[in-house]
Amino acid sequence: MPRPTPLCAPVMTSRLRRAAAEDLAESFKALADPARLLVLSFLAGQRSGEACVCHLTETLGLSQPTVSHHLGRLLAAGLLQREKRGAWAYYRIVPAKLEELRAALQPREPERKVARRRRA
Amino acid sequence: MPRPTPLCAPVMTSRLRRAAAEDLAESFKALADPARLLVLSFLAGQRSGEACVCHLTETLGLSQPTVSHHLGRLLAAGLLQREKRGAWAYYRIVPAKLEELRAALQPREPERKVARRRRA
DNA sequence: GGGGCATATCGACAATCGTCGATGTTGCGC
DNA sequence: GCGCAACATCGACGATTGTCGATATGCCCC
Repeated sequence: MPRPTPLCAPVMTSRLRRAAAEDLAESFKALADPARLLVLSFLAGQRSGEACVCHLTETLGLSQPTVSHHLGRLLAAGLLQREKRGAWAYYRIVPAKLEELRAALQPREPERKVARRRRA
Repeated sequence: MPRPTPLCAPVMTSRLRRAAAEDLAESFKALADPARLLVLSFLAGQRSGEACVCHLTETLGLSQPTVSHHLGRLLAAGLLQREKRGAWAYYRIVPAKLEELRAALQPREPERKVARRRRA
């Protein structure tokens, strides 16, 4: 249907562009799961800043494939980085990415180009 | 399954509790959609700080029921508030909720109860 | 009070997601 | 090389989600 131009007063157009919104949504999707939030919290709480998968399966009480899946999603979102050392895989938070998301929630930044996306 | 206590060194336990993680995840789920991010961006860009549904259907290029659905989700998440004036429904952002999510992404707060205190 | 507009709700559908067991891959120690 | 441990990938399943058209509700105005 034409969606026939409503009668209330006109308003300004959106700031965030559609493509940027999709990128951002992709990032927030990575955060939108309790298990993944626990992963981040757990990693943030490590003195070393890192942990390997086996610790996380313990903490989360989920199967190893499931944990691996969640880590993969966080990795794909750029929220984690992985370093393989021997048989183990150590994950750590990418602070810049978290900061980027925090910034997106900031109220009322003056007027800026859409934050350029770090490649995916 | 036994998940037989892995062999790498033990680590501290998670900070974020499971229930809290589920609540947080619920909030982030509300953000994890491009249409809803556009809604927030649009509202944040309004001088009046508010807009009615008809403006949003225009901006988003989605059907009215779909927009209503998204607004309902943001409302349920506490990210928006609704004020009905006559036939129209005006939505506006709840800044405190956004701030709460921003705070959740903060790196390494020392160790505290959720700091509330927020100047206007 | 009847007609029309703004919005919400309902029912349905395809797509995505979280989860698991089974299986593949890689590195270490013997 | 063998066996095992850590991790990733695959395939499948039920649950949730985004979207729509159709319909219901509420409000204003003539």
